Amino acid sequence: MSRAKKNRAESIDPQSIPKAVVNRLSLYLRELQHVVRSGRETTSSSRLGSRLGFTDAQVRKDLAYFGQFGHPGVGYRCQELIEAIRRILGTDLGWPVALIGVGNLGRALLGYRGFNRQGFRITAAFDVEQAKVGAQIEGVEVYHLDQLEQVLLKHAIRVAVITVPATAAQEVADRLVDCGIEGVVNFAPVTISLPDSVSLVGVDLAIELEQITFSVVNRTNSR
Amino acid sequence: MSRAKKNRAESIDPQSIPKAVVNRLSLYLRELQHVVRSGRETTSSSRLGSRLGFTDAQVRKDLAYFGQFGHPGVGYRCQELIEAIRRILGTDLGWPVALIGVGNLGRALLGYRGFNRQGFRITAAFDVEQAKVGAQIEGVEVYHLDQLEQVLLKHAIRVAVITVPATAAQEVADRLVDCGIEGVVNFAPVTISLPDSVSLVGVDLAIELEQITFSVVNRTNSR
DNA sequence: TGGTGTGAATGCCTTCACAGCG
DNA sequence: CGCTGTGAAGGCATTCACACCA
Repeated sequence: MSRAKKNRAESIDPQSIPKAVVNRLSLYLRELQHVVRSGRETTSSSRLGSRLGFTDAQVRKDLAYFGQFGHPGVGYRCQELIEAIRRILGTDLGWPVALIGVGNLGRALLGYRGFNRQGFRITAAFDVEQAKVGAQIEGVEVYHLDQLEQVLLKHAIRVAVITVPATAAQEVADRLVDCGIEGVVNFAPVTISLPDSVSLVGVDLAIELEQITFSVVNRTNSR
Repeated sequence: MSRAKKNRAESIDPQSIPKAVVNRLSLYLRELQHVVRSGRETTSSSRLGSRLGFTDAQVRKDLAYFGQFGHPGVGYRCQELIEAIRRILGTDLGWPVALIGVGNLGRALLGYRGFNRQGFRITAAFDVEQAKVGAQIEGVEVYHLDQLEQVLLKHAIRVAVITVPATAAQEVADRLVDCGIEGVVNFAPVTISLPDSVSLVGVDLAIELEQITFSVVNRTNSR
């Protein structure tokens, strides 16, 4: 099926893989796609690393968690490694995604091209405002939140993106869990708690800016 | 000036503080604000920690990098700690922010309330499309990218948010650096390189989803 | 020569455990 | 008694260094 080199060992316990490694895997994938677009067919751990700010050893160690993908003396064949990483991340499967909360940010995500490119497709949107229900935005139907369970089942949706106001986020999350959701990306600026059988990633736009101001303020103005 | 307890030591080298600690600091801040809104005046390291998924020791250690904020037998007084963290992050200063790229995502961020609440204000937006230049969106003036230097200087803007397409991101970043920018949050799905005198945080919406699918696919369906 | 994969060493972050204080 | 601040211990992730391969 695939021409991966020695695939004998899918045997490592996936639970034991550091979160940071998985994050870097996504960065490798993005960078590999960039390399392909720029016309190169192979790259190396040191090239990849220096582009992303990691050591070459780090890159090799990360990939070694999942198998043997490199070719000594050559490096990594981009297309081959891209396919491998997409299989590892699961994005080769194509994921229908639900979006809850059709406000400014929700609408922006509905129009975001990057999702499709990486194997995601927002398949249904939800809101509680009747004025929005029934509309099509960027080709995606907007349902009332009460239709959540029905629509998730119909489209076999397993992951959701939350873009509702902070005050509503926990309640929405609970309803998603009741409907059997398996993973959530939360853009509401509040901590939500879920059973740990459900995967959760939080993105807070203000927090990203805070990380910047901290390092700007605390930069030693040498150099 | 402030009633922080023993503030003798701002003496720790800020460079030596782990990135992860600063990240959690932002989470503590957000949670403390939540606690205040819910009517409580104090909280404790264990309460904070369990809400956010950290141990109590972790919370205390993190805060100890920056000083002594707690009250034995009582815990942390929310308002006091909020102010301390905002000073540490620098967000007590109020930051004018530039936004480059008035597309879907850019527009959404222009309307995002959360920034103001945390001490940021998008003060100027930029684009290269003449149709957008001159408009006011959410009360923010849209300038042509060629006016970048002039406007940044005028408003004393030191940090910027990039929401342009991936193909334009590096060039925009370079221009920002030329104008003396000190920090950048990059929402374009591509790695950009900057002199390391400039702080950089990247946010890739598709990558967040990839983290979710990985853990969903690799969940051991026990429990 | 140019590059991978990987045990061993290093270093950093987290957790433990407890003294000390209100 | 409750809870903080912190040295010491522990564990985990990164880096080093080298055998091996094309």
